[in-house]
Amino acid sequence: MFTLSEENYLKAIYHLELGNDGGVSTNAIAEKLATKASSVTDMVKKLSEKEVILYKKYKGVTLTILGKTVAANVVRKHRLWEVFLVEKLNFSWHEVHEVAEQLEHIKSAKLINQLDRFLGFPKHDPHGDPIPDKDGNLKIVAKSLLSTLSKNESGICIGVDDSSSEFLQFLDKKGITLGKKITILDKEDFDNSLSISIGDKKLSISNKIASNLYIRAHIGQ
Amino acid sequence: MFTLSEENYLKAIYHLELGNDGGVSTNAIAEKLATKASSVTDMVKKLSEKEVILYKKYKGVTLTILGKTVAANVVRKHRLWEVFLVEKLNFSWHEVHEVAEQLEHIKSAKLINQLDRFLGFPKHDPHGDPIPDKDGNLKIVAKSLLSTLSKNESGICIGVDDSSSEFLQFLDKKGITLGKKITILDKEDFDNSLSISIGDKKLSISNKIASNLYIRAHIGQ
DNA sequence: TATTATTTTTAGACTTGTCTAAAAATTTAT
DNA sequence: ATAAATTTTTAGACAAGTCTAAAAATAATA
Repeated sequence: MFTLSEENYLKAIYHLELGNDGGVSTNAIAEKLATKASSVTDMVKKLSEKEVILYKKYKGVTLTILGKTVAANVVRKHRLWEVFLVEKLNFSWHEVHEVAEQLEHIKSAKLINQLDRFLGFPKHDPHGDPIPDKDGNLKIVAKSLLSTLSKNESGICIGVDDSSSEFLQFLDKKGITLGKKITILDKEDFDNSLSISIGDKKLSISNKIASNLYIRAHIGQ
Repeated sequence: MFTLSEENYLKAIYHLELGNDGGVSTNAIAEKLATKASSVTDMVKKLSEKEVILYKKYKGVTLTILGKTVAANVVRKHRLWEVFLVEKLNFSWHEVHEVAEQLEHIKSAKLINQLDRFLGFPKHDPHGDPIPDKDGNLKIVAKSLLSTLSKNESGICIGVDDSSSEFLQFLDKKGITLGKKITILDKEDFDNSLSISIGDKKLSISNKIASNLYIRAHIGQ
């Protein structure tokens, strides 16, 4: 069994590993968890003894199969709870993270299996991120940043890169939500801002926004 | 804000105060929390400084208004989560306690308010215990132990005294659930066992069982 | 009331997870 | 390749919460 703190370390390493391939550095973990490098070194030794990570002094860490499973399970719980909060308790997608950070540590296999069933076995959380299955596998969907599409291309909005509360509230205000079809009407060479159509509306959005929205390619009109 | 451990102490004191009126002893708290008296003394000092309990050395403790509110809120969360587990996730009433012990410490006012609404503002948990309102008040319903009823009296089963997993599973097996009408058909002087009718069934139950079932008096047939 | 038994508190120690400050290793740059 | 900068680790300390063993206070009993 793992403590709350251990679970948070495993989750952090899990997310960092998905970004960089190769080992995860002490400093990267420290930054992600808003703690000090020395604390990370301490914890990393414990996790290494528990055989959930591989650790060589000064060489960074990688998750073992076991570690990956444990971490994916925490992520699974986090994302299922997020779905619950949005779908059943009327939370907005920018409000769920903090609460899910707590709920993800509740220990009960039955709880999470029944919650999964209750929610209709969702495949994605409210931000479009995939929910790992019971074995920790997750289906990676091919996705592109909106900013990489060309004029007249279109796709379905399937997720966000930056999921900060501010960005999500901005999207709410503009009416940009998951599942909506977006078409690039025009692209401004000067600042890479975009004219897009979403639903029956037309919007102008900056490159910064477009670089934080994931799109699943959409063939045909 | 209170730590998980502080919340557990407050909850224990709250429950003990409802039983005995007057101060709660160090040993009683220690037994309830399966810890040592010396640990209780330490914690009781902290809680006293935080002004949630009144404490005089060797004289036991009582909750302040603030302490009572905090404790009642933990109980409120515990019982709402129990309702959720039984009503929405198909838990049996004997499976909920352990999970609710964890869920009761999740911190989010919105979460618990929305959960309350989602569940239809329930007034009782699956064991028949009342759910405190937002201000920590709880409605005490007049209730009697089944064992105190006389022949031909009847009432509605509204709760259990002993809520151990074994007892609850026993009740499940016998078909005794909350809300059912129970009538005393006969009372055996020798061992105080009872013949009862519940639903369309007739059962014989021991005095020990009857002393753990709460009944709301029921006038008329 | 004096003595025994029980309850409660104190004193000191341990674990977990964290920190600061300094030392060691590694990487980068000249 | 040597010096400088950065990263990582070690050493020692601290807070929270717990424990054991012993001392102090209270309660029970003869």
